[in-house]
Amino acid sequence: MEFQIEKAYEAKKYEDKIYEKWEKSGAFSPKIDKKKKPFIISMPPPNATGQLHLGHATMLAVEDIMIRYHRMKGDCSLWLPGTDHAAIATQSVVEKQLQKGGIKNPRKDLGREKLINEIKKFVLESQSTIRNQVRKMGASCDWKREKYTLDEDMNLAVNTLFKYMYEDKLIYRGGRIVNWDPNMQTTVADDEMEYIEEKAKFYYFQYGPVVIGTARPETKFLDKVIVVHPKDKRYKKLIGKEFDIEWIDGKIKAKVIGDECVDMKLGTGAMTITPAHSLVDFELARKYKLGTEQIIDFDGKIRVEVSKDFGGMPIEKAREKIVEKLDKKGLLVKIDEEYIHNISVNYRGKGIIEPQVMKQWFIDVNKKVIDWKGKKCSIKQVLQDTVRSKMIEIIPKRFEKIYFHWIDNLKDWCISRQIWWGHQLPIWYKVSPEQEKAFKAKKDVSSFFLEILGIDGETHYGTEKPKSGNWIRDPDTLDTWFSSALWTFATLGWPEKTKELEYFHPTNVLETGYDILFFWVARMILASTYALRKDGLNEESTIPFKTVYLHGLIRDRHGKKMSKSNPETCIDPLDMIKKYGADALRLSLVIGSSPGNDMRLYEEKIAGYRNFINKIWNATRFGLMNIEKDDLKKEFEGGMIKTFADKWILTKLQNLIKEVDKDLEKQRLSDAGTKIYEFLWGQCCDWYLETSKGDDKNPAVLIFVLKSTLKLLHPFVPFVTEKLWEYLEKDGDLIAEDWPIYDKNLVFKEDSKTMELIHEVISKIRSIRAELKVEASKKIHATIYGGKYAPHLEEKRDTIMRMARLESLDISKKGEKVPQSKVAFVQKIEIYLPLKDMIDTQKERKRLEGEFSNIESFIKGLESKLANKGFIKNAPSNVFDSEKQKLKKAQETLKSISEQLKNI
RNA sequence: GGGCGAUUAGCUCAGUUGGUUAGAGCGUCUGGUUUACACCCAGAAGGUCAGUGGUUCGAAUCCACUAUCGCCCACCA
Repeated sequence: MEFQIEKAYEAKKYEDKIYEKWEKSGAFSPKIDKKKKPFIISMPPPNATGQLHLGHATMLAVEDIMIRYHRMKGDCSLWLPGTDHAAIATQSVVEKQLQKGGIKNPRKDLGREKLINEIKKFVLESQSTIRNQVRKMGASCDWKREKYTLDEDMNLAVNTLFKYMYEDKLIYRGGRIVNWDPNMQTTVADDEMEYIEEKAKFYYFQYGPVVIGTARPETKFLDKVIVVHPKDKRYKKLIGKEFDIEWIDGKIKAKVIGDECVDMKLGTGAMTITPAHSLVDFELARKYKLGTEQIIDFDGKIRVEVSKDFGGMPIEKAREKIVEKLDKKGLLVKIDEEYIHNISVNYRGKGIIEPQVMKQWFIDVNKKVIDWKGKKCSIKQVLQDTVRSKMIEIIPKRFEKIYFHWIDNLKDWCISRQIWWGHQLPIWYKVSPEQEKAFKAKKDVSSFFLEILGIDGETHYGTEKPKSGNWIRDPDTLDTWFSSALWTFATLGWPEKTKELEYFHPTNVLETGYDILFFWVARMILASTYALRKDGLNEESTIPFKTVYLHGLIRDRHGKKMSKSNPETCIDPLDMIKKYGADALRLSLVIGSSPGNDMRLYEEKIAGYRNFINKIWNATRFGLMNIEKDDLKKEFEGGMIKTFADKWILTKLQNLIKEVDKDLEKQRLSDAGTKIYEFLWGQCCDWYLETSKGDDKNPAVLIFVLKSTLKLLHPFVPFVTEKLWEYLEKDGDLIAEDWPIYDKNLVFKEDSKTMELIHEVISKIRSIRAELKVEASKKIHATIYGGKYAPHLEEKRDTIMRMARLESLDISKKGEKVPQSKVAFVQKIEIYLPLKDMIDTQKERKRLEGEFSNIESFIKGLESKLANKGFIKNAPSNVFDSEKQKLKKAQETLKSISEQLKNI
């Protein structure tokens, strides 16, 4: 049959067109059908800051496989895409760009509105880049429902959740120690911090009766409290006493308290506390009701009010000068130059963190306000319960432990950020006219300015300004994760009670990298359970997803994180798609990786899977070349099965369907992929297609096998399979086809055992034949050239071999074209002739029977051992009856195989 | 300091509840290559499953300890 198919599959020639076809067909957009099971994944929204990386590519590949599988299974499958505004990340990128363009201080110079417009422009551009890249991966997501975390309806959802929590007093404004980044002029969440190890000087000072050690003398101006361990013999008697102490700016009074938090072995065992600039000290100060005075201002300088000598001085410089001064006073005891400590930096921007006490907005994680299974529970308790009671399953399981551990240590979540890009807090403060004026006059205002103004009065919730009085809106925005926490249900229309929300929520799988388990996954559980429970849904309906599937990080060949700064090892998914095709990249990201474990990726691996894609192409191409056009129209029926080979491949196929189904249900994508790969290449191509060459090919089975395999492959490699489907099926897209169903009528157990045996024997024959051929070629060589070794003739050997073989089959050697059927005949002979000669059924049977008797005696041995140990008493055992039966059956099968082999 | 994980062929990794002779891809070597495919085919070599001990008829798999590597969390006066 004439088919115009190219010899090799060229991905870039077809992929875009195929994607367009899918999108137009409407296959991505499911219609709610209550007769069908819903299957939904909310796509983790990539940051709208630019390029897709391999982490995204993995996410897209894994989720697309799940979605396509369920779609073909007949579920109402929705994959909801979107992008995230990534507050701090985005703003800092744009600010840097502006700075490069000559605007020194973008916030001050542009002001809120203009800066936000700049960011908007940037985001629009990178959003379209991302959309395009997601399409390149072949992601079959529903673009009609695409969302963005800053959309208006998302803003409504965010404000609604805020309102719920505000009214429940779960959200509160409190003076707390926060991580302040003086560079970015914003607070930073605990988990957005990074620690960098650094060598620093560690100073020891005489401080009244004790010696204290510190790496940060510049914070110690107003330290008035010495803390020691109550059981420390050295200092015990000092506790409770007060001392006059000579210190940086003259004399101060300090008292000594005892607390068990002090580590006696560390430093001198005595410390002073600086409540305003250290978390531990702050907690201590609260415990003992001590004042917290700010020493360092929000710009990272010593406050003018604190010291006339050092006020206004940057930290580094002040430290030097203070040490100098204390040294002059004779208070410096010693300096440890080799002190190694961690400094904390903002993980975006790498600015050094200065702990500060500020008024910020928090979510209380311990307040018991949620109605949960008949009790009032706190956020913490609900978070724990959803996973502990198996409402939510985390894959791999070990992350459940990590999750619990994280919750145990969870503190109130600071949700306000001093940046402008994001959802502005729906909070208003009542102020005096003067305060309002000062506030309006300042262009780059953010909450630390409120701090300076001392605004601390009545607050009002709402997006509109209250009608009477002077009010100013909190300039801060919400933590990005506060809005992305609503992703699963706000994207379905919440707070409106939409059909979508009712039908699709809870979502089925949340698939993401394990690195954002806490950032995002936990917070989604928090937001979803709280908000929907508040709406009166029952507990089961409030969880955001039933399964959390965590993929690993992609690393380079050496196991290092890929980063753009190292282009040698950094692989750009788009380059790979261009070079090898999206299908190949998808496979290389999915096969050989297991959930939760990192994976190394390098180009050769992708190239390997490209070879496989080509194999799929050529297998189908071969199939098409061996059939007539009419064959494609014929429906496959049981009566069309003819040969052993047919039965064997059909049996293999059914087993594969069963296995793949099982694997995909249990989210074992890699296993499923490997099995299909192995089937197509190892069994379908290398064995089945080989034997079906020739005159007695059976198109019905051939087409059936090919079609089924393409279906199984489609979730993994959608492009190439869809393209091939166009040749096999004139109407209808593969994406919308039904998944193959396991059919036990197509399993031929006994026959397939025979085939297994033949298969095995032929493998052996092939290798022996290979050896024989070498021998034969040498003999022919010797015959023709009179036994003389002629290396220069070596290359002619192939020709000689061919001639010799054709001659032996009495085919003319005149150089005329050998007909296809004759070639096939040669192959048949080669495979089946030796089979008859070489299978020694007697011998094979003896070997197996030897094995059987081994098993028999093994079972007997087991029985007597069990009897000896008293497990079987007196009565004859029937413990191994089923094993014995299996053995009997196996022996019978062996006999029938021997019979069948005689008749080949 | 607390927790989690990893260690399997030269390299990258699978190995699902313990069960025949521990698998795959790449690489290496040998040979073939005829009308689907050199992005190919048939083979081969290569493993003390990190180490030690234990449980078991049987351990890569379960338990304990040790070693090395990695990650997370907390702290760092």
